[in-house]
Amino acid sequence: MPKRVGLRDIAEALNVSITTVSRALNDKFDINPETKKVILEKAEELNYRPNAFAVSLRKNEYNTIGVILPTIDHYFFSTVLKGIMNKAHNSNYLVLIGESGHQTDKEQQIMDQFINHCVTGVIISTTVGSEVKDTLEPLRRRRIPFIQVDRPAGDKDDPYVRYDDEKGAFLATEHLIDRGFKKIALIKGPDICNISNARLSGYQLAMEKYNLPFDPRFVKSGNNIDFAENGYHLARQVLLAKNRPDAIFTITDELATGVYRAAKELNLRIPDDLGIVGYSNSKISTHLSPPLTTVEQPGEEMGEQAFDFLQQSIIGNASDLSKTFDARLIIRDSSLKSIQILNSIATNG
Amino acid sequence: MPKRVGLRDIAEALNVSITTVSRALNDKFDINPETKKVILEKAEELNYRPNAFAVSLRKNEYNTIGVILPTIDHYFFSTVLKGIMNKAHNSNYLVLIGESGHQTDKEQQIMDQFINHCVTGVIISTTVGSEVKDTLEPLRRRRIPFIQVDRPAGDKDDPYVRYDDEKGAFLATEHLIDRGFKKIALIKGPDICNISNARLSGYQLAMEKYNLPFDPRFVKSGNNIDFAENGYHLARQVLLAKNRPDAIFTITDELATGVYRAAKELNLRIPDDLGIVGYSNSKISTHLSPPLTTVEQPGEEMGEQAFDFLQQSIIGNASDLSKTFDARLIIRDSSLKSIQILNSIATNG
DNA sequence: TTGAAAGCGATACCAT
DNA sequence: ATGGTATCGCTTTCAA
Repeated sequence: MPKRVGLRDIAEALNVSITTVSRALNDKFDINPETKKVILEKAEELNYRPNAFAVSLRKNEYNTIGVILPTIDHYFFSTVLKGIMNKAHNSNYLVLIGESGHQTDKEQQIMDQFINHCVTGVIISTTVGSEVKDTLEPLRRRRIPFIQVDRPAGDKDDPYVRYDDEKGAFLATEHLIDRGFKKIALIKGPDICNISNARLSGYQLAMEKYNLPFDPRFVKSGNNIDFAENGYHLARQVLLAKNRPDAIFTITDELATGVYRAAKELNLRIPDDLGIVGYSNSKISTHLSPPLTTVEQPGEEMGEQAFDFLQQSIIGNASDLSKTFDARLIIRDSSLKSIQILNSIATNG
Repeated sequence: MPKRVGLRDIAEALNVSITTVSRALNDKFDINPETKKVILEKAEELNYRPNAFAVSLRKNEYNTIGVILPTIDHYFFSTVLKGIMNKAHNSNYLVLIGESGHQTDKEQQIMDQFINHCVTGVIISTTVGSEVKDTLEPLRRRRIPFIQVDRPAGDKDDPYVRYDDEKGAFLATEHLIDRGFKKIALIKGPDICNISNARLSGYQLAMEKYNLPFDPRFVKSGNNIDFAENGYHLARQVLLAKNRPDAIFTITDELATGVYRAAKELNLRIPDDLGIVGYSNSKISTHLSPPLTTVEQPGEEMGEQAFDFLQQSIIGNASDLSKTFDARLIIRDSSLKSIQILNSIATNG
């Protein structure tokens, strides 16, 4: 491996001091334009690049941020990362990325590495059920700014960027009710999952508001909310029971995908026999047949916002650095019972 | 911002030398177990973390790799990144990530930053039509190891990890022919796209092998191969023409998705009226109705392999560090014309 | 078993 | 306008 070209190499080649070279390259004022020109040329010729490690060490400025996500091959999260990078690169920050794989110990291990690497700040979407205290504590102790994304799990006043999950679920459920569905089932995740619970809560609120009974048998919980397979099995459970629902709201588009399969097998037409609403507006949702009504999750925007907040926090702005993105429903055909049916319901019921 | 705890802080607190502290923390042999114990306790108490910048600078060991991808919110690439991270973290490398957004200048700018940050190696999927020479040249000049992923565009002997695109397309086309389709159209990308061309080539090879005529009117090119919209329009073009194809092979699953929509609009049943095969085995492919036959692209494996090669290259192993993953077709319903129809073809034709 | 001092590659202060 | 020197936090000889 050839040694990296350093300031000294340039200095020796031109018989000037290292200091002078540094001055030239850093555009200082107290340098002879002539000397400067020669130095710049030499630097170019030798293809000099400043060693960022040395610079950072000396200036005590480590312009790197760390990003920790539960999983990266997931549309929403990759989208968040994209948003973060958009902004970070513009502000001349480098981005270190780590994947916790939903494991708390790995999350903490990555955090350790990031801290060793003197990250200026961290953006993290904590793992479900993680001992957040242990994960975030090292950051707090060192006053390293951090922003949580999507799964605020720390103290109430830790900054976060999230989405109004509850409202999204409320809108989804309300929409189904609005379109004439009355027996609405919910397919959700495990009870320890914040997000799942928030969406459950939104569902309940809507049911209450419109005086529809909350039937626990209509609420099914799966372990992994990212597997269509789970949605399929849970949908079968609820659809094969005596009193079957006329609509299903799933807390992810993946789960909804499984519901489509179950519906098809059971010869239920969507949306006439079974209305479906998903959550996330992932790419799949547009491609299902019929297209899936779903709740929008603006990952890229959230990532950008997270970085903006982080930067605020870095420069010491202590104002409120949390934001909850408003919910928005994207209505497609999976929930639009045809007019005829709606009318017949109206006249008969 | 509170100052970071350093070796000196520990040394001063215990009245020992910095050297001794360093020895204790680095598990050296020449240290009194007693002293060591006390030092470790103190380090723990003060929550000491080594400054990786100082360590790296001193040891001239910068265990960081850089990854540059055209776009991150794309299932295949996020999957590649996942594979890279799996391996990298196990080997105690940090991963810097950059997104070129298909822009050559941005690609080069990220590369510059990575070089400044003394990355030990780079894994890059170059941008379509990028001036690869300019992008990779700075790496070459500094003998920084790199591995190209998916779009080998440099010199013939630059290491890469790719997929046998041509064979994948060949298998896809052959499969369609095998299932009784005869007039097979191709929906591809722009002519400057290597990947698109490789797939075109595989398509042509299969057509030739089975003595089917190559009809240029059956080959449609779109600008963006990641938009279903494009697939939709191109499919309409080819399906509304006088002599319409009985099958369409698209070089991405996204394009295929658009074909589904067009087929539905034109009341063509899949696969009986129109066979479809996609490419990538993205999540969408399982969820389409009927499920899409597609060519597998093992992103995660490729990412892992890329990292392994990079590490080989880093430790100076000069053996062949390129690999082409073999093609594998995943057969689903979109290409399986029903037996009855096949038989009628057999008896009549 | 411990400590003093040099040095990694850069910057910044103080001289000249 | 230029150069010498200390320094960032750590590792690594070399002496003691």
